[in-house]
Amino acid sequence: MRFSNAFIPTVKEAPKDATSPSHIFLIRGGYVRMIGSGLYEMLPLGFRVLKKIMAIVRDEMDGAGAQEVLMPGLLPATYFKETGRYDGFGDTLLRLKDRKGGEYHLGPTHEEIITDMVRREVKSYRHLPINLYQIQMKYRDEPRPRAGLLRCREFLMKDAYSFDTCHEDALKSYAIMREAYKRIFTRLGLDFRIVKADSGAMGGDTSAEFQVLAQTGEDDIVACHACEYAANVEVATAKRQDDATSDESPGDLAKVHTPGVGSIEDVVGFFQKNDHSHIDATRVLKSLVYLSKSGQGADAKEEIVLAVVRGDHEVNEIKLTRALGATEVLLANEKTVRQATGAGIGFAGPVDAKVRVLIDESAAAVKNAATGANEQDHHLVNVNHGRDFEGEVVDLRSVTDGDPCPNCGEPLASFRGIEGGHIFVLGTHYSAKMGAEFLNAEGKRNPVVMGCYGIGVSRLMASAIEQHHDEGGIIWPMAIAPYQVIITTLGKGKKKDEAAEAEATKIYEALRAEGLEVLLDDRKERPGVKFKDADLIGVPLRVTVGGRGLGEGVVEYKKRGGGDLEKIPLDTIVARVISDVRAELP
RNA sequence: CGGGGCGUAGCGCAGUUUGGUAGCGCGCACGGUUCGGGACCGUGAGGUCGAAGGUUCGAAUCCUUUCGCCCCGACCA
Repeated sequence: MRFSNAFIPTVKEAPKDATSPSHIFLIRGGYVRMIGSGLYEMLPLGFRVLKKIMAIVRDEMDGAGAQEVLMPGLLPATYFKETGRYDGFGDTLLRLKDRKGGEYHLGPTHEEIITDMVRREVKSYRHLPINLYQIQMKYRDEPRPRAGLLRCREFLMKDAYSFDTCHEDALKSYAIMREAYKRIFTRLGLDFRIVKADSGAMGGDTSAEFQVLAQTGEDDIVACHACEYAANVEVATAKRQDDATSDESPGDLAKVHTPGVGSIEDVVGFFQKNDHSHIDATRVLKSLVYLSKSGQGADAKEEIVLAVVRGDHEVNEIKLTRALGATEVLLANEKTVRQATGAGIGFAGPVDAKVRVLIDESAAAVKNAATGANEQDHHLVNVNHGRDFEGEVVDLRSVTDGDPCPNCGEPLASFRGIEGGHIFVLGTHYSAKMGAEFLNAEGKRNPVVMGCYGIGVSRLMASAIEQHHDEGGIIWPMAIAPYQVIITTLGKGKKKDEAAEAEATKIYEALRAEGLEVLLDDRKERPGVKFKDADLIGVPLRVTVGGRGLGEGVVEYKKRGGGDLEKIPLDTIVARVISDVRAELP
């Protein structure tokens, strides 16, 4: 492509509402434009990148035995009504009516539609397994679109669905997808982790997220450097810490007057100064009063509960919610705390608590702990779980940087991640509800066992930039760069240098003849403008053809991601570029 | 949905407090001088000041309503 004929509207200043690197550079580099909250146009450069990501995804999906289909994006409401998701999706579902008043919605995902397709056509175990996928726009009325392509209301997604005769085979399909995803993310040039995640309300018991590591990610994850363990903090666990006090024998329970001492910090400070210098945060039981809500509408219920973790730990509200089987939990206000404990905030404790008590495993292991006395300005010391109070022992704490890996005990490191893919074993959740059944070898009807596998294609485009950029712009991995090479011609200012132009065109044609994707910057612009644009757009390789080099019979060659400026003789530059491009394309 | 902020030329902004009929930088067009990391000078085009209603002799500015966008949080099969 000749830049002079291209539609690549680069800009010096991004709109003020662009904040994350990918958003800023996608706009500045002329890749995308926003036309509404969470709605983006793909300009030529942006669409080239998107097509490259799609090509890799298709290649690996096809290679893994999946077949591509295309379902409508506009869906009759009946299918989602079958599974309850027409209402269950809530405001996220974009609903609309046709001219006859018929109910429709835009597809946020396609489990129901694909399940319907399969139930109509697949009748026998002989037809299974199958794996069908599509790449299409998905629509979700996000409460808050953000960060450009990272969270949109319309976004490009690859969604695949596997159908097997039994759970065991479904796990095989899942494993095949897991491997395919690893290859996809690797080929895309992304630094990623496969992490354990919350399966959500979809009833899957096996799932994993493919998290692209990036500062701007919305998800907190932890990963072990020594073993394979990695998990979203929503579900991450740490090895139980119970060694410190395990060989102590229980002391006598005693009440201590602790005026105005509420926070863990204050409690530890107070005891350190008042004859209990052995008490640090790990020995304090932090007790938080929560309001647990469950059920909906007329069935809605509220319960006050006490969540107990070690003083140096934090309560993970997702774990607490799950342990309670609640829909949500809210930290109680002062009034509720008084009602539940008889004291102000800061003096709650599990001993003689009048509400349901849940205690974290590590907290339960602490011997001779200090904790609130459920009495204003008092704490208890030498508190022991089992002797002084009861409570359901569960995993309640949030795992943080440095906590021991649950597998090997090595310290976990924390990262921010962008969820680029998510794979689930769904089981028979949809097939049972929708009657997607097959006859097995004995002639008996069984629901098909499903799995689903998503990749946020447009999100990955932004994720790649989050991971690969510098102050000047994007640094594309070769595999998804809109062009592999940019040839920058330097004329005499805005006047063209005929000789440079001719040499550049020769190189351009030679590279194109080899199938390379080349952008020839033949614009009548000053050198600075061309260099800045080349960096911004992020083309991996740059060949500079100018009078200065041509005098010595060389062109200049630079890799966007780093490396020195090299002078390459005119007669070898083509071979060099071809070899470098191919070296980076697995 | 709670909290905060913003809508003035394609982009970034000033002007709003104290009403007097809209300006700067970039970009764009033309001319000239420059010419290897976003040049300089000159000339010019481009805006119903988000929208509607009201107050006023007069509204970007004051009042009311409304729409849109961003950020933090909640939420996110």
